[in-house]
Amino acid sequence: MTTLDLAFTALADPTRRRIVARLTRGEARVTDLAQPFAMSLNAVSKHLKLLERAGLVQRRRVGREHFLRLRPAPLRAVQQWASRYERFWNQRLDALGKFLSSPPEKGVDQ
Amino acid sequence: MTTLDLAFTALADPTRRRIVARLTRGEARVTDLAQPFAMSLNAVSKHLKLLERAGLVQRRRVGREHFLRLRPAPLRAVQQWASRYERFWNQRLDALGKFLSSPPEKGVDQ
DNA sequence: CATATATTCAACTTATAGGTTGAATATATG
DNA sequence: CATATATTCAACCTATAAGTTGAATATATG
Repeated sequence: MTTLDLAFTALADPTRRRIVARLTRGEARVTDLAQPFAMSLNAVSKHLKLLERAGLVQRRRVGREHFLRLRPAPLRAVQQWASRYERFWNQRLDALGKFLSSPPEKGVDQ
Repeated sequence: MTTLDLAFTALADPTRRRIVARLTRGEARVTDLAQPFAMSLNAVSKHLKLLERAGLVQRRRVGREHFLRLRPAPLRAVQQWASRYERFWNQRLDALGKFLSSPPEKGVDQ
């Protein structure tokens, strides 16, 4: 799986997006991250594994505690991938002709 | 499932991202979209259903042919969601203090 | 040392993604 | 009308996500 596959997969779940949002306030432990959710600690632990696999969080062990912090690179990759399509949501209907006559895309994605 | 859930889920698969890329060149039929892939037409038909469910493509039936075209709104939603984290990939290490002293996020995601 | 805390591991369930093959449906065309 | 084409539907398989519960592991603490 590519970086984008893993990042999109990880971000497809609202719990994981909330965890990402939470980590903008700084490092947190597994228990801290689990606290707002009505699910088991184990479930959150699994979510963290998917975020880790995608490179969205990094883990730092201190004794028995695991501190997670945000790693923004995959978020940037996602944002940049989506930005390619910016002209499609910016274009007016009267700009359609210009779009249709533009040269075809090459090597998009992968 | 929310718009973002559906969009991230749809974009997590490389086949579907290639289909999205292909549709920047304009409308295409199911058979046209399937042509580059080493999988059955049925498999591509299923991928299109997920893209449709996410609002990423729209279908227009003309006789027996189904023409698909790109609907960029969910891509914009994804780009805007990821853009919230822009300061995290822009920030230098020496700006860490500023980040830590900034007010906490409110109502992020959903 | 005994116990509490933080976290993961293992096993299990259910739902869904991603693919297949074969049949059905709808529309063109000779 | 008979046949070819475009697409979906249905049934099936396998892998994995998303959750659970219970046990194991590692580290603190009285």
